[in-house]
Amino acid sequence: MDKLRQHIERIVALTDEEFAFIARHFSSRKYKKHQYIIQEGDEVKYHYFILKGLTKLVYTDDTAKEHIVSFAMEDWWESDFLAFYTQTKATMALICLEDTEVLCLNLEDYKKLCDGLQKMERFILEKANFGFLGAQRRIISLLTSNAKERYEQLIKLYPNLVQRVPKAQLAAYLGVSRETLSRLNQ
Amino acid sequence: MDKLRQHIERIVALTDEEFAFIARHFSSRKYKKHQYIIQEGDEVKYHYFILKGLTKLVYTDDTAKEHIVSFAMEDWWESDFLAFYTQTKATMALICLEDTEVLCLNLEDYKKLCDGLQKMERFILEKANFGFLGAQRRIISLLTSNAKERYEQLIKLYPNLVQRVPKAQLAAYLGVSRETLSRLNQ
DNA sequence: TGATAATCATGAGGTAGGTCAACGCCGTAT
DNA sequence: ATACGGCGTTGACCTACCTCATGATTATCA
Repeated sequence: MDKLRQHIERIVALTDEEFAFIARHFSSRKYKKHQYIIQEGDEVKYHYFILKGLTKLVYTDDTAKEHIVSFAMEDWWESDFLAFYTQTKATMALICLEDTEVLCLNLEDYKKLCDGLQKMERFILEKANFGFLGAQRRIISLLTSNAKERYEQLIKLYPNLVQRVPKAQLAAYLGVSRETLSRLNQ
Repeated sequence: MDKLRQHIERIVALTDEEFAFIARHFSSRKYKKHQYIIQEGDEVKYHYFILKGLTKLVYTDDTAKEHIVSFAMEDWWESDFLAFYTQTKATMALICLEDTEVLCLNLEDYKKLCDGLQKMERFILEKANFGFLGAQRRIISLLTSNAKERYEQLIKLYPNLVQRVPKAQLAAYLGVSRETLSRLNQ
């Protein structure tokens, strides 16, 4: 839980009472490598804060090809956010690439936290804004750059992520085949 | 201004006093077709609410090729949000595709509105979340679909937008050449 | 009204990246 | 020790899309 507090306090300062109030809304869970946190078609009950580990958010197209919408690791928030936020069925799967520990926040508590503590709403807004900006950067990368450039941008932006993730998975994130990714360093 | 009130009240109800407080933070401006609202390298003073008209947010790559990061029309918010939010120089241009009227909100007032009226922060958070989800949908489209599929998805999602925007501009949004887009209907 | 610029379509040829298939190198479980 | 699955590489071939060039049609505006 201390990790969560530090994470929030990077954006808004908290009193002990405030953090106690926040902490009350989270539950914790552990998953093993290869386990599914969310499966396509599930109800998505939680937004997850990752304490430890590494996950991929996967969209599977109609030819059964897997596309990685995002990776998430320590201190990141992750979910099938559309399904979570609009209370619809998951269209993506959330899968562990390593053993993973998360804190879970359900939608009701997400709203209660926003209502009950303006600092928390501020924090969540800040996260939402930067989440949007990250997605926009990715769109620009996809629009403007070829496979090699996108790979280099990824290495620059998340050098430690690239260490931890198999190349085939990076390829599925970058939107290229693993063969193409493998040929880039020549 | 009435348009703004209706727009906000689709998400949170407001009293007259509350809306008066909100309205006080906005100024209004008009631009002609082809005019730049933001130029690359500018300071970005405002986040814009579009009352009327149509704009494109353009990223120009190092080969001088233009990529359209987003379109915005009536009731949409637009800016080079990274530059606005982090008070850095614009890396994108915001250009009118039609005569356009906007309401302008500077960063200081954006923060004051969040601080001064929790309803407004709620509203902005809701917008931020859906902005993120829209960007994520676009990423999935770029990762999973070919030119024709992406074009069809765009038509389905924003049929009226497609009417108003020249095909060459749609191509720059979809990430294909205008020639390719022109050949799709065969 | 005539000139100029957008807009759209189409042909020809080139290329980045996809697909399919084979192979080598681990790590780990039997 | 051996077998097997995950992971990465490489070759051969194919295709979706790009680029360059031309021309037709339609707005726009002096």
